[in-house]
Amino acid sequence: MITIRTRFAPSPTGNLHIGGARSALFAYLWAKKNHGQFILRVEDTDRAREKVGALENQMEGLKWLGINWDEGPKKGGEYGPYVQSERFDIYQKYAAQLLAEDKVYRCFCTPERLAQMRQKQQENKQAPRYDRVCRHLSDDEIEKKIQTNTPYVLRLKVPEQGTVEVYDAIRGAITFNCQDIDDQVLVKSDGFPTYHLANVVDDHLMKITHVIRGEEWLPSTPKHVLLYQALGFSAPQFVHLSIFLAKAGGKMSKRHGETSLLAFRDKGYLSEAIVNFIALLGWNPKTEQEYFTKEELIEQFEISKLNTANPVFETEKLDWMNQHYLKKLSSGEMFTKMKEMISLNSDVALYKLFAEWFSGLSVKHQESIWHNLKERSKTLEEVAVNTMNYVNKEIVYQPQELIWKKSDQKTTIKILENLIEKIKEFAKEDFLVANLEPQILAWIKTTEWGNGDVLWPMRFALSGEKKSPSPFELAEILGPAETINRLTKAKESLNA
RNA sequence: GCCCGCAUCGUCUAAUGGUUAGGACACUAGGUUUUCAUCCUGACAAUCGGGGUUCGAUUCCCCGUGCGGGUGCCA
Repeated sequence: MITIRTRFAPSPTGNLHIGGARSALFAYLWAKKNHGQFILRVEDTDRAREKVGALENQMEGLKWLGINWDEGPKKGGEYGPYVQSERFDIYQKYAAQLLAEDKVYRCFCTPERLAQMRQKQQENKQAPRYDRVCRHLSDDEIEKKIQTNTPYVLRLKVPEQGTVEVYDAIRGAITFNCQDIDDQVLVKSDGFPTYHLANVVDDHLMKITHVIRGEEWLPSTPKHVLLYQALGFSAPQFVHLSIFLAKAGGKMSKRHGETSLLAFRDKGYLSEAIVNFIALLGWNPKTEQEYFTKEELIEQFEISKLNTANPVFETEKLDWMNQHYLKKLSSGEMFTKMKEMISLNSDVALYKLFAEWFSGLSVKHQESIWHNLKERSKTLEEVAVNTMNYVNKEIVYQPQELIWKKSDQKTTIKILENLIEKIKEFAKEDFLVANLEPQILAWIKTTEWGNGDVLWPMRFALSGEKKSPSPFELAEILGPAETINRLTKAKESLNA
């Protein structure tokens, strides 16, 4: 039995994209389901586009999601190195072999000539394609150019006739006409391999059984198939995944919302929610189950259940799912995540504020506040906002707004006076929703007023808002001193 | 332009050659409530168009349309 091996092969040109994360996840799930290996390989064959920190960002993103690789850069493995720029001698060897076997040819055309050629082709409404002039150079001409040190690239000799069949595991057989396939550049003039060469050589050498990648690679797969044949390698299984679309149309991009995986973390999404959500975008186990742990995904994942249509990436359902996972956190776990945010996030001010405030509370208070807070927060960011907004609020009272619709000014003043006295009866350690709510409600029953008469002004005095959390939750968040302070200020604004 | 892929509620998705085309999110109505949120109950909402094949097609085939991708000495 052969071991299933899959890989994720990012190029370090930017941050890990949420769509890339999903490709990695599916490759990982398939490997783990089959007790195989998942490999991380860095495709850094384009020096010009390389960005500092990109690889670190990609690895950090994968780790955050729990997509752990069995072999890869730094970690190593039997088939290393796992960074393509460290494997140039390998590609050179195969390039030399292809040249010796007459499966590739030297092309001396300058980038300028190629650009002109393409422009002309487009003007004539032809498909832009290399015109193969160098494919028909005589040995003498080639020798002469080499002697004069004319730079050249190596191009694959694509058959002039016939077809190439690509077999995709979810789409079936796809036939391409050789006449539509360009003589692909395999080695650049500076000696660097292109993606196509490096990718095929590495997938073979690293014994990759399933190439799971985005649909954008489908059009270049026939070139890869031809290359596998030219090199005498057997091709792996190809699985071309759907790609995320933006609501506004087109591929997801920064223009239409967030695309960087870690930006979702910084906004306060939990990795469990992200994994669950993206797994269900383009894959479905054909049941009505909505929540999946990583282990359940590994167990249930099937390539055959992958969808081919491109899903639109929208965050509404992600928000709902994130709240689900947020609710499962204990207050201690939530606080730990918050503190992690400070060390990880570039925009720490809010999280810092929250952490400082939260750490000053008793465990009893922390637990009670969290118990209520998670009902109204979809992300960790909202958790912080939903508390800090009230804690640090300077309220200017508008007397009219303090009075409930069914009440009046005089009554409200009296109510606030009595309420302040009632509140003063609570000890600081008892200032919890579980005590405040039943006792204040019971007290209201002993008075001539209704719930609305008392609770509306109380809530407004504490929040300064017509729509806010319950007065008991606010009191608990603010603590006795500030609660009494705000109630007093509110009362005074009515007296004035 | 050329090549390739794809097409079920607004979104993510089930299902079937014969079903009241199912679920989730969102939206919406009602209940609970001092407001918001939560929670409970209900409603709304889809097979892209045209031809075939068939007793019957949303499902299979063809064409069109739309959307997406590719068309680089990028990956």
